[in-house]
Amino acid sequence: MTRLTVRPPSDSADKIKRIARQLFAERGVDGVTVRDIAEAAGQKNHAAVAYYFGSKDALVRELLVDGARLIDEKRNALLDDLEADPAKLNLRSVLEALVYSSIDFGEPEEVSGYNRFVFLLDMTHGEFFLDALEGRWNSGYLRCMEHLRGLMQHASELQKTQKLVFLGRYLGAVLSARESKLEDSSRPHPIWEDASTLGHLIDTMFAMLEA
Amino acid sequence: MTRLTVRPPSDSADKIKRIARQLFAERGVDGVTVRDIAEAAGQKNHAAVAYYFGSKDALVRELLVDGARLIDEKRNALLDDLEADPAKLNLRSVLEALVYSSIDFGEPEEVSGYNRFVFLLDMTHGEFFLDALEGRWNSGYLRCMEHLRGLMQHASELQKTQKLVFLGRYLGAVLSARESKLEDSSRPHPIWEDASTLGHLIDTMFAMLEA
DNA sequence: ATCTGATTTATCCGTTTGGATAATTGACTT
DNA sequence: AAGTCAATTATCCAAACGGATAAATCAGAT
Repeated sequence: MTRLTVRPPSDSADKIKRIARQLFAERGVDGVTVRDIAEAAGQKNHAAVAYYFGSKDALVRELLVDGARLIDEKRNALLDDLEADPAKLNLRSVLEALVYSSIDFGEPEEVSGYNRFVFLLDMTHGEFFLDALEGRWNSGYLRCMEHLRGLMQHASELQKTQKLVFLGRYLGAVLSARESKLEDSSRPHPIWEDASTLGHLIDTMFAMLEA
Repeated sequence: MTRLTVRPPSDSADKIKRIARQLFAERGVDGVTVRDIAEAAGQKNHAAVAYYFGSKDALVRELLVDGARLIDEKRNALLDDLEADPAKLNLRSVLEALVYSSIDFGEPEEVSGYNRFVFLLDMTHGEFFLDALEGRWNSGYLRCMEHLRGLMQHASELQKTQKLVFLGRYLGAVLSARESKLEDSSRPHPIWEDASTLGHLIDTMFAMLEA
């Protein structure tokens, strides 16, 4: 009964996922057909998408939840660590948890394009987006927001909300931009490859909240 | 030969434009069909789009250029004014020119949804976007960038470029978010309706460049 | 060698898409 | 009342769409 060689979760299914995420990130969900995906994945027709995922919608949903779960687990783990030692808990450390959980995944190609894919999906299909997450895979994000709210000084609740909304949009937009540049391997992108860029991003977010 | 009543540039054509811009802003160009547009505009079929604009692409292009021209003219005028009196020329005033030229148009509904429409179009159809502008309708934006680059202190050219790229993304994302909230009249949006919000946006951009 | 189950392939389907065209309507002039 | 021209409407079309299914292929176990 034991399965020694873990079922290779279908080489093709994984390839379809990776390529679909990439295409969705570049053109948006509505700009990519299942035929585009199958062709880019080396399939001779588009039946594989339905075979592995049931429908285009289901594929999108699976891609969304896959990445959201990874990020959310990482985010919650980082927050658990911060909360364990209250001395570590400050604006900057929470911002770092927020940002670093969205990037630098174990496998480099595992979720490439995810930030941009999610950002576009949220802008164009907000209802679908919320429904797919079901409030289950953004707990880490909400935890970060609560911490930030508590750590912000000299601001009314209204101002805090405003700043946090700005922060979320800023994060999504910059991570999207970074992603699209980094994955364009045709040219060097000294700005985005520079290690200090993420530090600058955190600095800016810090300034946004403290301002 | 004189035309006393200026040809009403077709009531219907204007209505189609306004509604198309709004729908494109909400769902992206690929998420809206010409039938959607015609129906929302009160037409009984979708022929009007081809009749007035030739094609869906041409409509998108016209919407893009219409707004870009308005913004660019405003932006250049503001910069002309600043350059006329060098004492006025500083980081904050250039940022204000950059931001305020993108909003508060004469007619309230004249270009509603434009920032979000443009932001999405740029993300999903970057090539089409650049081709449609042809480098003609973003001269004011480029002028702002040059001024900002000259006014930034304590930064290498690389860092300046990085900051300006971040700035552009931030501006697009925040203006998009503001727009989508303001135009959702179903609920009050104290954050975005607050007059100080744009001031906060400028403060944040200022902090991004000075940091 | 054969069987078995997973995968890939080749088609088919009904619907929707952007676009084209001919007929109709309506306002206005003469 | 008839003519004119812009605007609208009613259709038609080929292509592309997401989806479904039966046949062909493949790898591993027996």
